[in-house]
Amino acid sequence: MFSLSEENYLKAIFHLERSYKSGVSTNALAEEMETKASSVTDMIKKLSGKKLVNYRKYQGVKLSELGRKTAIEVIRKHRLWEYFLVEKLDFQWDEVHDIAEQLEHIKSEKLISQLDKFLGFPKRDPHGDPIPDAQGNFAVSNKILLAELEKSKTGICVGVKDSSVDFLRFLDKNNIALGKEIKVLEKETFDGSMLISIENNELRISQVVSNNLYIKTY
Amino acid sequence: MFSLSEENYLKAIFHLERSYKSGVSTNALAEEMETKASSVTDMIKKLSGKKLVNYRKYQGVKLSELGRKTAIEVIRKHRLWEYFLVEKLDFQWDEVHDIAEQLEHIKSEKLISQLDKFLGFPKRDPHGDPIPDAQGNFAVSNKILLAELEKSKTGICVGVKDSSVDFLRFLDKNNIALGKEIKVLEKETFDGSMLISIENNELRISQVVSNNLYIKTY
DNA sequence: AATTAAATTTAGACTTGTCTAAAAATAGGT
DNA sequence: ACCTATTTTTAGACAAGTCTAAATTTAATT
Repeated sequence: MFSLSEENYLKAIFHLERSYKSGVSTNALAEEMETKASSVTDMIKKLSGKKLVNYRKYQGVKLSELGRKTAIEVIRKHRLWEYFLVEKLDFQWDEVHDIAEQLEHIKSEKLISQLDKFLGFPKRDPHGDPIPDAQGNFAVSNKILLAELEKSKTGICVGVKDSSVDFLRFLDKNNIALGKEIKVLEKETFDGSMLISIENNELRISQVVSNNLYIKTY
Repeated sequence: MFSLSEENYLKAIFHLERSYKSGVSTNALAEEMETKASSVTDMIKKLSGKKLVNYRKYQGVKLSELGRKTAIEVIRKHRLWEYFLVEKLDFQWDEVHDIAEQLEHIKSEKLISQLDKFLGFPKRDPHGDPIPDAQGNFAVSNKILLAELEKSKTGICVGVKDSSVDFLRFLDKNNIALGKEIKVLEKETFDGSMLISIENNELRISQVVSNNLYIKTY
């Protein structure tokens, strides 16, 4: 099987491919992995040697079919464990990421299939992201930033981009929490702020806030 | 915190200290860890530098207080995960060791305390071994080999030493299973075989069998 | 098309944990 | 007490994954 580092790189490439359609750049990957570009180049060569990515020097990387399959397996494990932590062990949705980051590398097919069954084959993790099934199929995420939601439209709060204590505290104070419904009443073009309604309250939030809050639409 | 390798060495030393009261020898540790004596010496030096073991050249190692505490934490995690796998994910007691071997290295105090609570603070793992509590206290194991059980005494089957498929199949065929009560009716000195009763059946087993079956006494 | 800036790759080094082969220390038998 | 066999340690090397610094390629600007 693949090493912990290899799996983490595959996962990062998978996530970055959404924004880098023509190939994930070395620098983007270095930033995502919190490492140096030179280390990324070394690892890309190894992944390429194992047929996990397609790579041409200076042209960025794309996952191969095998690489994509492997990345999805890791993501499946990550999200199932997050669901387990929140639903069974009473963790808060913002505490689970680092632990799932470790658990996702445990090697045992049976463990994951049994865990999936035990949890009742959940379709989404606590952040609203879809959980791939054993075949690697999963719903396309309809998660967007609140800032992208149009006027008069409604969505459900499913996650944060900035998970700093300050930001979470601000959300708490304003009664913005996971699972709550948010409707956009007004959008100001000059500063990007918006007026929203949440649980019968009206509230004006800045673009910084709406750019760091994920919502799910239908 | 400590590395995966370091934790595994501490665990191995902890287990070997039962038989090597005056210090665990380099060779014994090498065999347990399935590595070479020279690698063991290197690692012992590192553990010694971190104050996890007391070490004098050529004299073997003993765990320090910190080392013992750390080893017990790892063992606690291992046994809690084994319990989880059997009780919640429907694993068989003989399938869980390798997975628990990976899970025991996940770093999160809260994860383990929540898991412990979720499982109902179990006292023994599926093999009958005691699970240390959060303070590191645990019952002394009264697990012995069936071969060591005296005539007319009774015990409960809690594990196997040889876990080969052949042996497990033999046990199945003779209705010997985890949790069942076994009484020694006769012991033959000339070949070490014994006559036992299990669920109202009488059965003669060779010394090879009784030397590979663990039972718990009271 | 030439020059410069930015991105990427290479070269060489370091750490962790392992190995082999050789040297040193201990223990047992006489 | 000495010699030998065994155990343990040292020395030097290697693979994985990372780093810094330098070299190379690509992209952008004039």
